[in-house]
Amino acid sequence: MILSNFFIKTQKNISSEDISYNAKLLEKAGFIYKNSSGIYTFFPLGWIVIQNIIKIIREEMSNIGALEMMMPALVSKQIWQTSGRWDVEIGYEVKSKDKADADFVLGWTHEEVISEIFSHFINSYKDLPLAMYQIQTKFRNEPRAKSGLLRGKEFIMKDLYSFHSSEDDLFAYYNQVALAYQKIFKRCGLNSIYTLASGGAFTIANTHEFQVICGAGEDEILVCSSCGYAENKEISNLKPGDKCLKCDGIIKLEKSIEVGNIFPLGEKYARDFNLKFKDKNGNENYVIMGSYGIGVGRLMGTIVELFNDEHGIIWPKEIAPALVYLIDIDKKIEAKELYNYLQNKGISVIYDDRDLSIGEKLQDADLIGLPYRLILSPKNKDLIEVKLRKDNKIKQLSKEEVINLIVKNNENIK
RNA sequence: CAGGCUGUAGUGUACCGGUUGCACGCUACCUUGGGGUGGUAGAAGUACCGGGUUCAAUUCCCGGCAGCCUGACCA
Repeated sequence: MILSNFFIKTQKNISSEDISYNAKLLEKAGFIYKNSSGIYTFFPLGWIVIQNIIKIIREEMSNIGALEMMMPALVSKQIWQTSGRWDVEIGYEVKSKDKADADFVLGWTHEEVISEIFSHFINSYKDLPLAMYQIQTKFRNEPRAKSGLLRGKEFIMKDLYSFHSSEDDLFAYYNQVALAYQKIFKRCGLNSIYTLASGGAFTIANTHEFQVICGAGEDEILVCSSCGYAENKEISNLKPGDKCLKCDGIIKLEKSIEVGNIFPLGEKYARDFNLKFKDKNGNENYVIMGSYGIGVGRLMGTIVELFNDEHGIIWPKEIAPALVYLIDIDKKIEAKELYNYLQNKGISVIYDDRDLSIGEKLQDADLIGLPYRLILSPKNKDLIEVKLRKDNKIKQLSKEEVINLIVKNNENIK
């Protein structure tokens, strides 16, 4: 994108109140705007990041045969009463002006909705297994929204639900989802730790969380420093210094951010919504379900929380709003040509043609944090300065070398 | 939900019981061009809301609301 035709407003001074890196940096760099506590707007730059994350999620969901759909955010009272979750305090009630009582709760999860839907469409073992997901805004009355995008009252979530004819089939899929989730987080630059967690009231076994070690996190996990086996502190009998249950490693206590979780639900919602199928022998059985979530906004916040330095954000390649930040010091040099060339090669470029001093552009380039920064200078007409944001290394390269470096290294990222 | 801190131009802050100063941003013009270039001129605030104390409250007190931090909670 060409910045003079794009909306971008970086801030020079920001509130000292919110102390998390992701809140500070994303607001300063103009990716997000805080409307209220725990409620954010994504500006075009930030929305591109969200879309990049969603693209990865869609690809990996597709790889495990999950289909995308979209359910309503307004969920009727009746459906919550059926599952016994109408009174759960996490929900925001919605009532029309002409009524005294609420008719709806804003969806904070969709087990009920999807179970009701598929109770009409799943009849036979031939309809199973089935996996459907959506990417949607969820609303939760968090008593304490905090840490920027890490815990919001309104947030974008990918929620996947799967339907099976047996527990064996559920757990086979459950493990596939776990692998897909780890791929997603890896592509986002994160090392996620598959963590045993509480079963909760509605599950048939322990659940699992995907935790990313980070001091800003709210969770604590006991993790093996050798093999990576981990348990959430809430349910663990392990203590720091203990020997790992799976290998000879030593257990450590770490703060972490929960970026995803998976739940083997069993028959709970199938029973509530009379979701049954006939097996090969004509017998009726309840459908066995699983549910699987990823906090898309929280994932973005976690990436920023982990990848930053004193100058700004350092985006992983696949997530960055563009690969290249292009600055021309002397407007006489035709940077537009290089911009067009790279764009045509499928390399996304932010060309900073704003009427600002060079210093300001350099600061903004670091703040916004794209993987490559290119500078065209009148001092050195044949060479292009390339700065790698990852390690702040600077090289002087010819145009051909730049193209080699960027185009050849990033053919799979478009 | 409990405890703590905070609330002053768009943003960040300062001072003050006698109605607010600065910086950034913004507008116009000039200047400058390798790390927020320098200058000139300008616009912008009923000091969150309500009540109390006082001759006088933005300042002190109480209540609300909002924000942040800690904890509890957290499919």
